[in-house]
Amino acid sequence: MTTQPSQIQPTGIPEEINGLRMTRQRQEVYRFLMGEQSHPTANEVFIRIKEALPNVSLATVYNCLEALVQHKIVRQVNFDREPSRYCPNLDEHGHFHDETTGTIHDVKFKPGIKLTDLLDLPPNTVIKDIEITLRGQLA
Amino acid sequence: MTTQPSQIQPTGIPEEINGLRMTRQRQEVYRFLMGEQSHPTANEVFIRIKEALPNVSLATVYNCLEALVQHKIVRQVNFDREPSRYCPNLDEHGHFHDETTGTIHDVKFKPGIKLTDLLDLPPNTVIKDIEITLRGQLA
DNA sequence: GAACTTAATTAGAATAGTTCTTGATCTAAA
DNA sequence: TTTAGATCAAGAACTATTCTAATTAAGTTC
Ligand SMILES: [Mn+2]
Ligand SMILES: [Mn+2]
Ligand SMILES: [Zn+2]
Ligand SMILES: [Zn+2]
Repeated sequence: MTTQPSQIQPTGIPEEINGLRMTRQRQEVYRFLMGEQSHPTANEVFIRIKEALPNVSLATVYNCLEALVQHKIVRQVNFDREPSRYCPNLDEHGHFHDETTGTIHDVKFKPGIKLTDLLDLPPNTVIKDIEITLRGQLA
Repeated sequence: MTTQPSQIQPTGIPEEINGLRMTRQRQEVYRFLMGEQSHPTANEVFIRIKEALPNVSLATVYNCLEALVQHKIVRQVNFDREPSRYCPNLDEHGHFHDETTGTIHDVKFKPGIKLTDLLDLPPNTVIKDIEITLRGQLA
């Protein structure tokens, strides 16, 4: 009895997610993001996955991140004009930027809250995406 | 009987707002923004106030906008990685980005809504600023 | 008001995150 | 195995913004 070819790669990530073929570079980017709550930048991803893929380029990291974002595998998060950050949390959530430490924290909504119900939107508005960003201090 | 020196400038803007001396350049930037709902970019402000101040520089427009924002006279609004936009509406409000037309619209909250009450924030969190951005279509 | 001091403006160079270009390499299909 | 398309790597290019240095304007002191 022979074993079937596995769908799981050396990184522990399947061959394909949401219709996106998971190349080795995409696997490494995704695997790193999945283990991070810190919302790393492209450059931070680059530095980190070079450990596993010494020849990877920053352009490829950007390409991978763009592909992952477009296929809704991770999310891109922007704070003002700072470098984009990337978030593995696909649940609806906001982002709290702690000014004291510079850290970013996910913020859940209280149960049963529908953001759009609280907004004075014109009728027939189709909302495809909501983004909530908070700035402050964790006293 | 002689008239007293007026505190109002040729632009109709006072000499000082929120502790910021309103130079001619700042006046023109501010006056233009006050008459706009479109959330213009720095470059759009630049193009427009050149009509009144042909020698104004883009660097000055950026300087003016930064000063106005820091003194809470106007607000800076960012959408993803697009150029910053500027908003004269100081009331608490969000921004709806209509994907079809590319236009931006202010969105009020329904009366009596406190955003922070709806979020699952850790205790002792001091929120200094909230930003809400919506993307979608005006069907 | 002249001399002095500080703030603001200008033009252009510099910066930095991101995107683009091009040629090489990999993958999947035929 | 050939072919076609996708992906990758390296570096150039792009662009919104910031910085630098010189000039001008405004406010202050005599
Ligand atoms: Mn980071
Ligand atoms: Mn605009
Ligand atoms: Zn997040
Ligand atoms: Zn607004």
